[in-house]
Amino acid sequence: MLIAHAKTPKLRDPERTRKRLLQAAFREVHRSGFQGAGIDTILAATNVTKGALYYHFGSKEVLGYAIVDEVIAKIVHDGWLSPLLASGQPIDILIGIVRRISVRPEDIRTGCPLLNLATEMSPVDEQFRKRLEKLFLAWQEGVAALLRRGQSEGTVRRDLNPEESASFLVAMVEGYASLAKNAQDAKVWEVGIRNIVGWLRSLRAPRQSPKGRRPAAKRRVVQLGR
Amino acid sequence: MLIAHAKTPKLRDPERTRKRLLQAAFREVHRSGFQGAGIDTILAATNVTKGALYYHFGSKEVLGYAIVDEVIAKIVHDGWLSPLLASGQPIDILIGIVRRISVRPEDIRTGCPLLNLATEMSPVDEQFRKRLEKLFLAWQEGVAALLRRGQSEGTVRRDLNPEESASFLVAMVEGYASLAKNAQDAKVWEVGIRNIVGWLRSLRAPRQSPKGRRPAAKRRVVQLGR
DNA sequence: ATCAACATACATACTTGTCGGTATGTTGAT
DNA sequence: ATCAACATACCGACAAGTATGTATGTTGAT
Repeated sequence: MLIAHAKTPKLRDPERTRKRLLQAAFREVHRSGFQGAGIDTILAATNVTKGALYYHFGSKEVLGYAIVDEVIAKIVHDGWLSPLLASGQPIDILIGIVRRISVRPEDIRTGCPLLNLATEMSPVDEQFRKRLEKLFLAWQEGVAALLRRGQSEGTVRRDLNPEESASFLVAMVEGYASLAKNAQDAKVWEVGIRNIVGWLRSLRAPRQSPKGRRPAAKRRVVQLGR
Repeated sequence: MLIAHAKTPKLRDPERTRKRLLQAAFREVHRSGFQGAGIDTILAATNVTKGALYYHFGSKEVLGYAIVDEVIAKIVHDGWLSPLLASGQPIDILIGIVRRISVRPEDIRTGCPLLNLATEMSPVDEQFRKRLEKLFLAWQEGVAALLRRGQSEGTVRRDLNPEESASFLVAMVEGYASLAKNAQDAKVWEVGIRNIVGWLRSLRAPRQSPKGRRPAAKRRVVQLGR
């Protein structure tokens, strides 16, 4: 009786079926887009019947919202928000995160689920938009907070706006992801990573001269505006 | 008989109806995505009947391909390729182009048609992907060519790779467009433009000292790679 | 010039299939 | 026994596509 009861996949396990449905739905939506996704495809992939699906999710839209709130939110959290809290130099952390992004052809091909859904559904369904916007903002704010920490610790240039730099990073990541996805070429993405990493390095505070706190005036290489 | 015969909209004008269909189809696809676009919506918007549409376009896909090849290609051409050929300093030209991109809420909301279609259709329809890829490459190559001109004229840093910088620019433009679209906020886009312009300025070759051709070693602020 | 013959450019009505959704029955758990 | 958690069968809507008819142009022979 050591393993027994946890192993048997129980004939009735609502939470499990719900998760399985969510996961399969996410994959299908990720592949075909929300509008192109078929309920029947999800059912076939999971061996669940329509009655079961509509017991757990009231409609296709509700299912879609759950995908955003649970599956995609978790991806953002595990891929960014959580790693952002690691200890170490902020810039190194960011570089590590960017480098760790998958380069698997399959992932390149399908692209970023957050961006995909946003591109497709934001102009068409306000409910989707709000939920996706929440994730974008959390992502951006997480990066900004890390940059602020770096500034206060002296490892990140003070002449940059953390929020703007954060959204700049997000824009670059998503932009390159889009190019790579369309090109279906991991090389495009790898070049993108190199360039993003290079940009991240330029955010480092210049070596502090042994004496004299303030190294120089504003260099405004990174911070721009007119 | 000065104006007469050119003015009457002729009962039969196949080229005109074709163009009108294309234009309406583009709008509808731009709004709802290709999969979400309805043939009937296009017909309603243009007062053309189904028979007429299917006379000009063999299927919905063919119509979609024509949108890419004609409408979107023209947008890329008029908005980038053509302006890129203007005379003047390359960096100034690029800044001018970026600044001239529409900030109308409607345009922000719907986003870049090229990116929209690519995000939705590239993983799903190879025909679409190839055509969109062609446009992305033309765009990128146009920018790269301009940067090369700048390098040979001495106004653009020589320590950068024109192709990589060009795709960097494209990625930033599309990335910010995506963020702004999802936020439905022109401010996001304006901040993006400021940052992009700032980056473009950093591509300028450093002021040449009156004597001594080579100003210094490599600064590697822009060109990155490890 | 005229008119038959043909091709082009549509219009209308219908078919077909798909897909989201539902009504209702059944079974397993407590 | 009762209710949650499914299973099955079915429906209605809609949308792409087609079959077929018709009006408008064009062409070529006489």
